[in-house]
Amino acid sequence: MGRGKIEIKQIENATNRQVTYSKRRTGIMKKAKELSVLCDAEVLVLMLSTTGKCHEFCSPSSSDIKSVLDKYQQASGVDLWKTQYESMRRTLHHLMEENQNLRRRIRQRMGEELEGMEFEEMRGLEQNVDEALKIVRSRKYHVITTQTDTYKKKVKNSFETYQGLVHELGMHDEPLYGFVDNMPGPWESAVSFGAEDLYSFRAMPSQPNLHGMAYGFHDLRRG
Amino acid sequence: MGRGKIEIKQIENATNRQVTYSKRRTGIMKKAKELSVLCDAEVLVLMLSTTGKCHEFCSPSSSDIKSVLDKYQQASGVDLWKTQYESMRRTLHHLMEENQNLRRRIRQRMGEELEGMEFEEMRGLEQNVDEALKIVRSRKYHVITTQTDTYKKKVKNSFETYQGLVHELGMHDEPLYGFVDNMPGPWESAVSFGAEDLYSFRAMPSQPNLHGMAYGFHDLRRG
DNA sequence: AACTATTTATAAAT
DNA sequence: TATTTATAAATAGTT
Repeated sequence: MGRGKIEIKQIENATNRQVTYSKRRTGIMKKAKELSVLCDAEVLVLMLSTTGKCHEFCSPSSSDIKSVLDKYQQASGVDLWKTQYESMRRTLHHLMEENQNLRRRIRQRMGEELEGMEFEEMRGLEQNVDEALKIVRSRKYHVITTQTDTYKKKVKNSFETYQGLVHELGMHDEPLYGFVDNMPGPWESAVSFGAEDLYSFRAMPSQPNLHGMAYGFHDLRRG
Repeated sequence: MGRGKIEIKQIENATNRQVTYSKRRTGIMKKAKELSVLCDAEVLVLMLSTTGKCHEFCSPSSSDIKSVLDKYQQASGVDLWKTQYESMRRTLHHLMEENQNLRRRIRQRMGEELEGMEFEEMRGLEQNVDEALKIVRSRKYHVITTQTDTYKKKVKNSFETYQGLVHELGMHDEPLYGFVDNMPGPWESAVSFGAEDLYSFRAMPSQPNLHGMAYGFHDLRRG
């Protein structure tokens, strides 16, 4: 249909190709519209030119492209996104369940939600928490001693520096301060006292300690 | 183009409509194919008849419908599934992260992974685990006492039944068994002994106790 | 499904 | 890029 018959193969001349694309695109649009009206069919046409532009026709009877695609999937059995969606949904469900279980376990380790527990479970839990407490406690003491040692060393260094200065300045007779020997700091006895109050000697962080809060109850609600 | 011009409106006669649908459908297919070849364009045509049948054309240069739709989304900015997919992906990621944190908290409550912990966190953890242990322990004793009481009542009932039988059968002289009075069962002293060995008097379940295992280490790996 | 008169689409020219 | 026009192609109604 035209001044001459053309072979159906890619049009070499780019301008020509572009013109033909434009004309035939319009033609298909018209045909698609006519088909949808005449025969009450749902029609979707997508056209992507090599220049990256895209054009579409979607029958007005269809609410949108997605609904056409949904119906198409339904009718043809072709899977456009259902499988991936379903698999994700399953993973999500699994993760949420796991999350619930983990939260429940934490709550139980915190002494909550023990009502329905079997005696043997209870026993396992008690033993486990007991062991954990021992480990945590020993680890805490380890941290304390390390901290205390560091503190001691710092003090010792300071004292030596001080002594050096006293010596250098020839202040042999009347030292300004006794410094270490006169200051039985709390670090000497921290460990033997259980070190519960050692914290008061550390610099208090300016923000409330949120890490410590993590062992509270605030974020263990379901969900 | 035909013996007569037709108005573009739904064809009333069903047979006619069906015939026209078939003819024009073929026509559009051909046009779509020609367009894709002549102009090197990606073309997708979906047609759904009222009878539920569907027909499609997809340019051979496109690997499949999905890829055309992907490109279409890309080029047009229309969102067919990206939003929903993305939102799911985010939820998934969030849940996985949360899961990691929960697992870490459990590990920490079990005395693992304490290396990087601040002293104050450590202190919070110790106190919390300590409190939890007290609660669990008291709850365990509560379960034990309840169980013991139930046991006692059962024994008492049995004994009364036995006495009733002895009386009924006239066996006043030589009771077969002393039953309760001669059996100082472990349940009498279970609580005061700390009840650590009460379990040995319960029927052992035939399967290894997996509930108790839940407080072990086996499923806390990352993932 | 095949035919064919006619309409419609469009290739090439402008 | 849009319009024109000669011609090819599509198809409505018929068989």
